Amino acid sequence: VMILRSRFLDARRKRRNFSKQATEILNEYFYSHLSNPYPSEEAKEELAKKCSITVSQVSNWFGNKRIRYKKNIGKFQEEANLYAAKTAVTAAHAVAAAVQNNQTNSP
Amino acid sequence: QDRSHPCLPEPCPPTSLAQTFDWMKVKRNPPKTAKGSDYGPVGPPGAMRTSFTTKQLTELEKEFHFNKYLTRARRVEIAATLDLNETQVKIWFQNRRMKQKKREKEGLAPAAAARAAK
DNA sequence: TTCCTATGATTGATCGGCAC
DNA sequence: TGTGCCGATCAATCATAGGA
Repeated sequence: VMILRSRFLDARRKRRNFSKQATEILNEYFYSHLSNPYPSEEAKEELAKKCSITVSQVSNWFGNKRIRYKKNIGKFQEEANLYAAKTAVTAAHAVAAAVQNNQTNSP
Repeated sequence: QDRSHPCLPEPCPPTSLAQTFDWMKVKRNPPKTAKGSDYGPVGPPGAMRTSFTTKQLTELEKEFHFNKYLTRARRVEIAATLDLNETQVKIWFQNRRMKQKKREKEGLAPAAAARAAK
């Protein structure tokens, strides 16, 4: 009925989806911090810079992601495993690099 | 307090590597928006998110433009005039102030970002 | 074009912490 | 001990983007 409110005042809602790379970065952070996906203000600023979006948009993304994830965990299972594997590989490379570095610079 | 059903299966997909952390279990209490007087038709339990009318929002915005903060007296007056709870009016102003702050912040960042990008 | 799902933004209200 | 505010978040909803 009178729910026609926003029809008028919200002409600004012209949204654009984030770039695929930005979403990639956000998802990597989300799934690598799945035990506590609440980035600090500093982390949000860093993510915003990397994704070329605003801090508010980062906050919106995490807010939506958390709610939608817990609303239907099963639906995100595939995505979760995908990123879990990805970060695992990244971590492995990091370890390998660290070992390499340690062997090279061991006094 | 009927949100936690005693017999919820809550099955976890077999091949699931992801655990269920505490943040995923967070549930907030439903809004207790019981109007000053009462209602007969429907709306027995707690209540739901109030949908302010255009008129109410217009008046609230008008008042906000005049005063960012409300005195107890003014709050009572506005609540009565717009047929809202004092709490709803209080919360509306609180949210409105946060919104304003956010806009001021976002309104300056772009300029700095554009400058930094060059 | 039509229909349905994915997704970014908005917002009334809650939560924890702080000040008075 | 009680009340208002802040900052962050929740949760429901809006409106559009994207795909079949």
